[in-house]
Order: sequence, then C-alpha cells, then structure tokens
Amino acid sequence: MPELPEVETIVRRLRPSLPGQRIRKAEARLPRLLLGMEARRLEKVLRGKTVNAVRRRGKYIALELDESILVVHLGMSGQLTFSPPDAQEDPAFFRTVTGLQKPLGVHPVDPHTHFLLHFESGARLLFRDPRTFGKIFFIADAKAFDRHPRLGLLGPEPLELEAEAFIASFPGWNSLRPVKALLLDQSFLAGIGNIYADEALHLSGLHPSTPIRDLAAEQKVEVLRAVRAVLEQGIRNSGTTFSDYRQPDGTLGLNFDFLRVYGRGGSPCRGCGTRLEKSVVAGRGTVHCPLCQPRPPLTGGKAGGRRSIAKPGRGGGAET
DNA sequence: AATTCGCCCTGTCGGC
DNA sequence: TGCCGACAGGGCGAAT
Repeated sequence: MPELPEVETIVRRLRPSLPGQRIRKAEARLPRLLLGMEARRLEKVLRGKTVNAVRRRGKYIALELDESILVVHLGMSGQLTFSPPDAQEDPAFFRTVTGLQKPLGVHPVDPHTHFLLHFESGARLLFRDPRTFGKIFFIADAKAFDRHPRLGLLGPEPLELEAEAFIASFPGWNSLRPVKALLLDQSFLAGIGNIYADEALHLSGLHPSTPIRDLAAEQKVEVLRAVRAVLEQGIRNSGTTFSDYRQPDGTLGLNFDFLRVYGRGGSPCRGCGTRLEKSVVAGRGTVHCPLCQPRPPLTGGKAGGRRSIAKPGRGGGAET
C-alpha cells in the first residue's frame, strides 16, 4: 500500500524527468477512477499542458500544470511509472521474481493500465492499478488545492511539524479511540497507513489498542518521534514493496526487510524474540509484540478478557 | 457528534 | 490438482 514514504519516493524519482514535459495526449481508460470530471473532458483539458513541478501532500501526488493541478492517489495497488522516450517494453516489468532483477525497459500497457500521459518528447507517464482503489482528479485553479474536499481536511505533514506545538493544538486527545485509529486518521497526520502505523507503534512501545486519552504527555511526543523515524527510514529505503508498489522505473522498494512488525505476525520480535501477535484494531490487520507493546491496564469500559502479560514498564498513567 | 461498519475491487493464498 | 472462499486495505458514505 503506497503510504507517505512510497509516495515521497515516487515524487522524488519523478522530479528529474517530469518537469518541462508537455502533454501531447491523455488517456483515461477507466472512468470510475476519475473524480469530478468525465474522461473525455479530462483528456481534452490536459492536452497541451506542461508539467511544471511534482509534489506530495499526504498520500496524494500533485502534478502542477500551467495553472492547474492533476492529483493522483494510488489507493491500494496504484503504480506510477515513467517511460523514457526510447525505452523498450519489458514484459516482465511488474513481475517480482527474485526482487533482485531490475526491469530494463517500460512495462507494457496491460489491462490494468488505466491512465496514460503521452508527452511530446515521446516519454510517457503510466498509471497502473490492479485493484482500482486509486483516484485521479483535476483542480482547475491551483490556488484551490488546499481547499479541495479531498485535501482540505488533511492533517499536517508528519515530517514537517513541530511536536510540542502540534500536540498542544490537537483537540482529540481525550478520545477513547485506539491510538492506532488515530495514526490511520488522515485528518490527524497525513500520509500514515497500516504499515507505518504498526511500525511506529512498535518503535514507541505502545499497544495499538491503547486509548488515546491514556497517553501520557511523553508518550505523545514519543509516538510522533517514532512516526517520523519509521517514515524517514522508509524513505531512505525507497519505500516498502509488499506486492504492488514500484518506484517509477519499476524497481522495488527496499524497506520490506527492515520492517519491525508489519507482515511478520507469528514471527519473533526483532527486539526480544517474542512471537508477534496478529489481531484486528481499528478494522485493520495489526501486528504487535506482546512484550515490547504491553496492553495498558484497562481504565474501564469493555471487558478485555485477556490479562495483560507484562508490567507496563513505566508509569503508564492508568488514571485520568 | 463521534465512531464504527460496509463497500468498492482483484490478485494471491490456504484449505479441502 | 483444481477450485473457491477468505483476505488484503484507503477512504468514503451509511449506520449506529
């Protein structure tokens, strides 16, 4: 699932080649991926526009055009790849065999390729999305970007905020929602998905079900620091390839082997060797270490059934 | 009003 | 061996 580090990697890799490219033709092959505009109309509007810059907001990719912006969300399985003018098609482009082979050319335009930008240079930008959870939309007035319904409610960028001020300004600390739900909430912080939420919680030693209101002041700081750390690591490793994610040249992200918990349910914790537990929190598959991330003492409400395994290690702040 | 749930969609995987 | 149900999940609208 492309999250902030994957999207950031894609944006960074597109930057050397996309700006300056003029659109000769746009192809919208799957109309239901488009928001707010018919396929033919979008194709017409994009023709002749030049890409001036590429940037990211949360998990959204923004192609800044002349006075407008084309926005792409990769959903679950979206891939955005750039084909140089002289590239040869490589039928194995998207296949992951060993993870070691680097695709040499351009992926073929297959039935999952739903959106294409053909540039006057002969280069192409291809959007491929097998599960079709992605979204593409056009913002006519670039200045309205931050007011778009999909973008206006996004929280701050986790890598750019000042922790103390952000914590002081966030109004939702008294909620009973699990902290994992908070991390997944794009109006809290923009760009975190299921992978990096689990990673950050493990790094900060928090049980994913910990009610937000039980977080001690230092735990709030710590979880923000952990979020930043796992996102930065993801970016350093060019993103996490679980199945579909690719960099714009088709190569895999390298962060998979560095994951602490995500996708490792049943395997030993890298920190203590305890068997990692798989569960469902906030409606999402969740993996955590029962020793490194002890369930906090129940403050009330639901019957937990399962007793907490280890002592909370630090104060814990059971009372409020 | 704040949360949770159901749904969209298709490739992959485990079980029988 | 082959089929098929379960599963994965970002984000939105419906339901509670």
